[in-house]
Amino acid sequence: MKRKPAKEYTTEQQLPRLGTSPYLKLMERTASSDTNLNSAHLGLIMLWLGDNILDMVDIDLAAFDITESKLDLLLLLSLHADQELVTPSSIADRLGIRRSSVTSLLIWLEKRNLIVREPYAKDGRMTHVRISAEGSTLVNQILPTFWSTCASLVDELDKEEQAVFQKVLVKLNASLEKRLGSGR
Amino acid sequence: MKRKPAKEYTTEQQLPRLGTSPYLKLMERTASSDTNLNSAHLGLIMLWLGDNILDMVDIDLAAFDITESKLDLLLLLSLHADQELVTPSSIADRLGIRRSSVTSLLIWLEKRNLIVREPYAKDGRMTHVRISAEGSTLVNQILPTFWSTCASLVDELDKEEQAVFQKVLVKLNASLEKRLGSGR
DNA sequence: TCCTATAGTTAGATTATCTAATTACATTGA
DNA sequence: TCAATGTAATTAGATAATCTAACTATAGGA
Repeated sequence: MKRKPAKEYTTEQQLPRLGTSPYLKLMERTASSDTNLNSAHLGLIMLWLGDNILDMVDIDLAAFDITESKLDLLLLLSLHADQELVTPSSIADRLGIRRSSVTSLLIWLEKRNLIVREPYAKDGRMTHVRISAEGSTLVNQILPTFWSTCASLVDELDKEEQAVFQKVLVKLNASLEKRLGSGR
Repeated sequence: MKRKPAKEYTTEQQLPRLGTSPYLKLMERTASSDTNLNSAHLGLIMLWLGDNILDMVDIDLAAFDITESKLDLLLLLSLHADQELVTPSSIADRLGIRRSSVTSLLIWLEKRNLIVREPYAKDGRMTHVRISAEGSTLVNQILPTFWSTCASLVDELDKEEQAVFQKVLVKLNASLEKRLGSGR
């Protein structure tokens, strides 16, 4: 009997792929009567899709040794490069995270010379944060791939589908940002 | 002068909201020439939307002291409750994570009696994992809220928009699952 | 000048991952 | 039959992204 090729990752036996339908059956059984099942189904797929998109982007960015949160912050700094004052606090506010979390990100980025922290003369408690030349260079290296990954997500939609889709997405995203109080 | 109400969270000064357009301008400047800008725009909004949806669901589940990953695993176990053998390896395979990561999740869930690990008689190396009665109860408590949150994500779309949207989402999700080699 | 608010950081925790090493059991083949 | 190899699960130890609470330094009002 021939030797099976060494399994590098996981086991032989697998769980069968169930697909979407058992989730829908479960939903029918367990949803409250005032929940619209079609909407819930749609929302569930969006949630799954969101997960998968995140994964795709993560994989892509891994090649540049950076994560989405960090790129996000670098982009934020890029787009506010003309501002006189960009503080950890205002970044935290915009990103919807705590100041201490921002500190952690900044430490990481500063260690790699991607950002610069400068004391703010007009108020000794504050620090101005800006993207460095190196940071800008890195962003410019990443972005072409990043945009192309974004585009690839919806490649297979035709023009018409894209048009409708876009309208819907913008609407949904706006309402979610409002509900969450976040947003760019 | 009247005292300002204590700021509980962050600072006074804020970064202006830039909206989408500076991102699009940046995209025009930095995208490779063979990237379709409309598609990239669409993909970018999907990425943002995905983030926001994740956040919504997380907030919702926090009330039950559980995270999406763990609910995911409990649902997986629920839907495979009839299977003779569900191992950490097969779970890892299905969730697309390492076995050791599954072990961590299982330890957490077992500590709270939400799952049970049983030695598998036919092969002493394996362990059968199943959801416990308590686990099922918890899932049944969570799901009504969960479905209603899912539904609320797309509430404001009208019937027609939902129909088109659904078609597109299913298509996109299928193709992403294929590209990632994941899927339910 | 003293009190209190604010900005930033540090300390210490949790969650979700990972890789590498370890333990125990199973299988194969000389 | 038993030694070598493979597989399943866990453990050990790391990293990333977040949190809360405590701390330091500065600012500014009464």
